[in-house]
Amino acid sequence: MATGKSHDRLYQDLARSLLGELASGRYPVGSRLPAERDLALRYEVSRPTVREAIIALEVQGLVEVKIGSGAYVKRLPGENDRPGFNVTAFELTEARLLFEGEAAALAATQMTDEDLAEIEQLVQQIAEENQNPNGTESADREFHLAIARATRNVAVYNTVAQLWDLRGTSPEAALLHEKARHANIKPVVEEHTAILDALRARDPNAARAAMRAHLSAVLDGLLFATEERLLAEARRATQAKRERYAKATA
Amino acid sequence: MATGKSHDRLYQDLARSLLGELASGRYPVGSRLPAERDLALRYEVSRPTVREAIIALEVQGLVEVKIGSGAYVKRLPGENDRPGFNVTAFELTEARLLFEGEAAALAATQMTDEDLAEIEQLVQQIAEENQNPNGTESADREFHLAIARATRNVAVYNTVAQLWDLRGTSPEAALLHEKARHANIKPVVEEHTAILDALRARDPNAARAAMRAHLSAVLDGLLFATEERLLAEARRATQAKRERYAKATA
DNA sequence: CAAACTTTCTGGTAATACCAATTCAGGGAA
DNA sequence: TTCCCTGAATTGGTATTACCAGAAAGTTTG
Repeated sequence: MATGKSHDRLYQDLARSLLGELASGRYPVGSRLPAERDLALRYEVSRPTVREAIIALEVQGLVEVKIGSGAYVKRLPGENDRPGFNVTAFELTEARLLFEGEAAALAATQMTDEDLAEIEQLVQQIAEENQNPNGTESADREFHLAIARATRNVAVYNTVAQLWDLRGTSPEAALLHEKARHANIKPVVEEHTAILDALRARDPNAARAAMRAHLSAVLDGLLFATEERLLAEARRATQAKRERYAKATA
Repeated sequence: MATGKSHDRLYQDLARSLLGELASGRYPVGSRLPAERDLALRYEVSRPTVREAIIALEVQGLVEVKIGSGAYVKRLPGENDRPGFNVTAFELTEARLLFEGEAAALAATQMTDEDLAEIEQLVQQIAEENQNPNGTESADREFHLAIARATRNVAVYNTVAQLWDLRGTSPEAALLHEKARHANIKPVVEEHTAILDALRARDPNAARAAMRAHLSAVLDGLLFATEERLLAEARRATQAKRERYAKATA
């Protein structure tokens, strides 16, 4: 059967169909899919093809196969596949403040002298970049990534890198960052230096504080740059949120 | 062949082997993998099994299969592109410890009574899930996501969700988690309750501490489950890393 | 020499058989 | 009755074999 047409990858068609079934809610999380032999009959394909389709779902973490029992729905598709679409610049920076603060703290305890030397050089480059207003901020990016790398944790590094790159996904956000960056160039160097000093001292708490202070300043810059562009509404909300957090933490 | 041991999922072993070959640089991007029939002979498995393994790689975007021609390397498993394939379970949990600790702290200051009610219910569900060893851990997942959602920060939520789902991308990591989970079911309920209490009190520092303690226990479970599977090498390294961090932070 | 044909790989699918783990109904024991 | 155990039925795991279709290389032919 199915010898007529020349689908390449019949299993993909089946996987897509099954994906649709999952999305339709017909098979809730935890429920069991029909047996391979049944699916083969129902979809008029061979059992190897069914197995291939199920494996495709399994690799994507959608189902879990238990020997002698069946294939069970583990997670529904369409949930959190793509990270962040309408992530605002504020939320992004807030997340960075939290996460990169911890990354800096961990890095302070794990970093080698080579890591430190690299970061020192990057601070130097950042200072040079800030000299001419038209310069890029690639050194800035490398600075944050180098710290994340010094944690010796790929998951941390990937997360930091992804959050940074998300800044550019929204034109508005990118513009906002650019504007904010021009507003306060001078402090930036000192902030980076403060982070570097804390890392040099291998002091995790100081590193966390310095990184948070830095990103907090970035947040301030965003808020400042916002008042002419967006609603003061979001601005007040963000401000209130920060204060609430600060008060409860103190 | 291979009738000796009772591997569930032979294809995963093969996929892992092939992944290793890719990482070793033996097959550069653009090169062609040996024919299915050759691989079957070389690895002493049947062709269907080879096909399944290649499909697993294909779904992950590592290879591209051309009919009548062969399977070509599309991307190497190592570095950039899609976040984290070779992220180890340890690194993943370490990152979660850092990030979700902060997420819990922020959530404690921002959450509404509705958020709290939802989380309370999820803790109940987790307790029920833990009753039967075969149950899923979907309530556990929802628990962590609900806290992340309560931060009112999409970037934080996406990050937490992504880190959770990454657990399933590596068959090894998933297996390790499963094993660790069976090892210590009892403490989990108390840990979740502790987090809930801290959130109830709107105490960010307590929430952070409770979440960290929870994930620290998860890390312990992973280390425990590892000693029979992998080298004690990685285990010692992780342990040393944690101690260094703990000492410097204290 | 170039175009067309032919052989030979290579992947795509089907069909079948048997093993192993799981499930569950049924029966025997406490 | 209740509990436990056994064994058949179910289900996934692999192996084999066979044949089709697309692609590539080799050969023949104009």
